[in-house]
Amino acid sequence: MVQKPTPIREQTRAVVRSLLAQTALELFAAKGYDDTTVEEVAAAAGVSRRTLFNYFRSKEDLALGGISEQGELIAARFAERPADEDPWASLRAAFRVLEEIETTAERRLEVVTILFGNESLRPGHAEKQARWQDLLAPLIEPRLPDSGRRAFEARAIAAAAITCLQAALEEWVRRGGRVDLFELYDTAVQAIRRLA
Amino acid sequence: MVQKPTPIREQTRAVVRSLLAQTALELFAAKGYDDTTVEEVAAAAGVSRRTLFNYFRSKEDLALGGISEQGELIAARFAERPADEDPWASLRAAFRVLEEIETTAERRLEVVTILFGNESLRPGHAEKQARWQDLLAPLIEPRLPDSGRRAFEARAIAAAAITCLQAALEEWVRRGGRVDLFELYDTAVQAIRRLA
DNA sequence: CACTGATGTGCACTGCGTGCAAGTCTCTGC
DNA sequence: GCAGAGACTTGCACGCAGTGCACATCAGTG
Repeated sequence: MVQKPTPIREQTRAVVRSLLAQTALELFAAKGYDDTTVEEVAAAAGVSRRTLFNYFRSKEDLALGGISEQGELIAARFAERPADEDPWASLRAAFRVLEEIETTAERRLEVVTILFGNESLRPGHAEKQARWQDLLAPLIEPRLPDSGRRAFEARAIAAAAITCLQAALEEWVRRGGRVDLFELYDTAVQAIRRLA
Repeated sequence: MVQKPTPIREQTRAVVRSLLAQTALELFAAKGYDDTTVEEVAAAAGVSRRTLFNYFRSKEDLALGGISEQGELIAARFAERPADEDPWASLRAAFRVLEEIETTAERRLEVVTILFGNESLRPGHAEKQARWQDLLAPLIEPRLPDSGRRAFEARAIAAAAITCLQAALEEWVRRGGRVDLFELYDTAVQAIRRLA
């Protein structure tokens, strides 16, 4: 019988992973992303550098990994939406899961600021964007009218929506979190969809 | 008097830079981006590794640098468009400069395939996307109705248009260049702007 | 022809990421 | 309860990207 593949192992593994991500964020916040070495993060968390790389593929992954599973959350929420809802409405609703993640407002601002304020992390965002796109596009596709290019259109819509969210997040950080994120998102979506 | 800052110097510099980019592309095409070291490119071009880094900031820059000035071309073309034209129409027209760049069709496909087919270069595309956004947004802004958020809206539009172009390019590569790029672009734009 | 400044180049160094070969710990079957 | 299979940790040694520095070299100037 193979019930739980092993509780303890996986449990500690999750804990360590979480600890590492936590420690990393603190150091990044204190010293900046570029001026923090992986070595330091590992030391601060009490593991070896090599071990850290057993948990995270890269330094970027270390920074963004904590929020990497958000893509799945969004996709899951999207899938729950009624099948005849407008894709854009579903996307907006799906993105809202980001607000439901348990954390304080200041902490969220802090994290997002680190993640978006740093030049070196843009690659990571691109990576994330691509993954989200891959997750969402297949869900959007069946909602579009048959056109022979639905798959491509679905990708475009997913990409555009994510881009709007990205733009909204950047602006949100720029304004120190003093505006409602989804108000910005709506502004962005309206701006691109409004015919001149 | 400081007329021409020096013809010869800058001339050779441009030649060497071009040669390096060329050599790099050939090697990337032959061995793949990840399996080609900067060392090899430098050697093949007959310069030292260190010198290569005097011409290009990074390996990525080496791959994408050849097309990095495209952003300025696009922005310049956009600026030439009539001020009362719909931003989306201007953007489309501006993007068309990409077709005017002198090169054979196969060569273009080859280059774009290398550049878009490789995972490791996504960061570079993100970089490019960001730069184009910074160039285009300020030009779009004055064309929008006053709303108190024009700057943000302009960024969103620029980002979305670039995203559509990106999506179109990816699809274009996926189909082996056998479709018209701007037909794909139009499909993408229509897909995101069409109200349900 | 000597001078200045820009460029080419070697060298050493930091940091990321990986393969390998121990050693250590956890669960399993006996 | 114990021995062995298998996973996790860790150190070590690489390779590669990118940078700072010092020295050599070469184009252009008076």
